[in-house]
Amino acid sequence: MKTDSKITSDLSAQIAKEIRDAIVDGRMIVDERLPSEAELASEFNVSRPTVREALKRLAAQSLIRTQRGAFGGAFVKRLSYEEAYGQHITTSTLLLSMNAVRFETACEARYTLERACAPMAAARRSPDHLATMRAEIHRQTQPGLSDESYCASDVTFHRALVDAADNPVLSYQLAGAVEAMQPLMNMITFTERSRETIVGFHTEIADAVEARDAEAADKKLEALAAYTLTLGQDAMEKRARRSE
Amino acid sequence: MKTDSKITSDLSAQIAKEIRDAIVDGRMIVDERLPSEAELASEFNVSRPTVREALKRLAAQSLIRTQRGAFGGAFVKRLSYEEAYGQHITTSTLLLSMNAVRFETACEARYTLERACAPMAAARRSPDHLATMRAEIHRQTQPGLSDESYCASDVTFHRALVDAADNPVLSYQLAGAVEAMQPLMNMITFTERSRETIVGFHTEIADAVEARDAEAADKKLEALAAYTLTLGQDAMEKRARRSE
DNA sequence: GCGCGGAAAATGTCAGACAATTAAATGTAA
DNA sequence: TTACATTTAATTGTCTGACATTTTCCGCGC
Repeated sequence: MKTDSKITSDLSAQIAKEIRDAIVDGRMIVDERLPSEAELASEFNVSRPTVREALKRLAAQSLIRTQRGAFGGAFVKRLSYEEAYGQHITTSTLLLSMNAVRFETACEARYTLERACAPMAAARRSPDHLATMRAEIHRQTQPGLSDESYCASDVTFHRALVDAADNPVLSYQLAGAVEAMQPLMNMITFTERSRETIVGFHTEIADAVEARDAEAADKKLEALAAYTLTLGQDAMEKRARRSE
Repeated sequence: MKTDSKITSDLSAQIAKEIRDAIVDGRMIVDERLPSEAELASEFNVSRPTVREALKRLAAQSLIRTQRGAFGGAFVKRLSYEEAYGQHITTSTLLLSMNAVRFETACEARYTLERACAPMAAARRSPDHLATMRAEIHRQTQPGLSDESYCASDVTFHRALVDAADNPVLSYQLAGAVEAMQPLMNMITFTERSRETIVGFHTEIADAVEARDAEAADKKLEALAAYTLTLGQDAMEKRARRSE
């Protein structure tokens, strides 16, 4: 019963770390099978439940997948863009909601990144992306659209804009920035009037992208960013006054 | 023994999901205590090991922390920037290494995002950030510096540049892009000559940031991006020819 | 050759126990 | 009364052993 390292506690975390390191720096490759739980248990000199806890940690990070039955076991998993999106978005959302990030800070980060994509989006946009953007704009003009649906449509529009840049790594990195803003956006009660204004910006952005006019797209995004900022500040002000 | 939903398998994943949802959409707040493992077990009608596996999944995502002893238990954890960085970097690195992302794609994503920060970095840089950049440049000129140390210094330099924009959300989003490139960078065998050239770019970037010259900073970053791209393409070409 | 059934291997789940840790409650002495 | 030591209870960490379930493989009978 030797204490492997200084910190005596949490064996499952230590074991998870060892395996994670092996995966991250390439000592284990995709689809390679890990030893069975029983083998790992004897290898690390712990019980099977402890090993299982470690494996569940790795599964939570999408590093492994498990398969039951003979010749089943735990396998190093190929991390897909979709799962990476999901994790990134969860983390980003929580980071913003738990750390009292100012609306201005999040807004600036989001639009700074999005504007960086605009030129590439204008250059490379496909008819598909354009169609998605137009469809979402149309949805946003529907009367009686709930605030949640409106916000979701807004996210879809901006995701399409980012995806139009045709760089999956960029899309992945920006997914967090765009989606994590949604809860903050939801705090802003969109009036009919502000929706109308925003749809106007969206239309101008789509037009610019369709015309492959990088400069105009950037300019319109900048304007939308400025408008969003004022909306958010108004909402914050009202909220502050209400809570006094 | 009711099967809560359609998918009969993996109780611990279902339980983890329920708790995670409660945290993400605010039904549980930071530092709130979860029921004890025994209580959760009877609440979900499962055994304690199963509950523990679920809690370990959440711990792996830094959603909870646990504390032993009387009045201990599992608590909703405030997600710190540092932990979020760590998770983001791990995920980004794996995403790139496991999905055969082309060097050009990753490179473009990274420098696109970094260039978006440049104007803000130039406007807001503190003496601290500038000092870090200069120090890393100096380190990079040391003869006999190992490739690993050189790459690490490169990352530190670029992180300082991003941090100089003084927007923690932006820094968080870009951490993944910058750090995830390191393994790809390591694939490029830096010659003395290319190091020299890159240090030249770094110096010009630092100069521009010091002079608060946003345009120059962007231009120099663009040049560095182009140079990195050619280096990478050369390396890829050699690698391809060698494996024929 | 083909289907069928059992054996084997592995994960999923459970029950019960004990160890370790920690904060609160309690008791004790100055 | 106050300060300090001790007990106690609650809770997580870990282990053992067992059984259920799922899946593949292999051999058997036809």
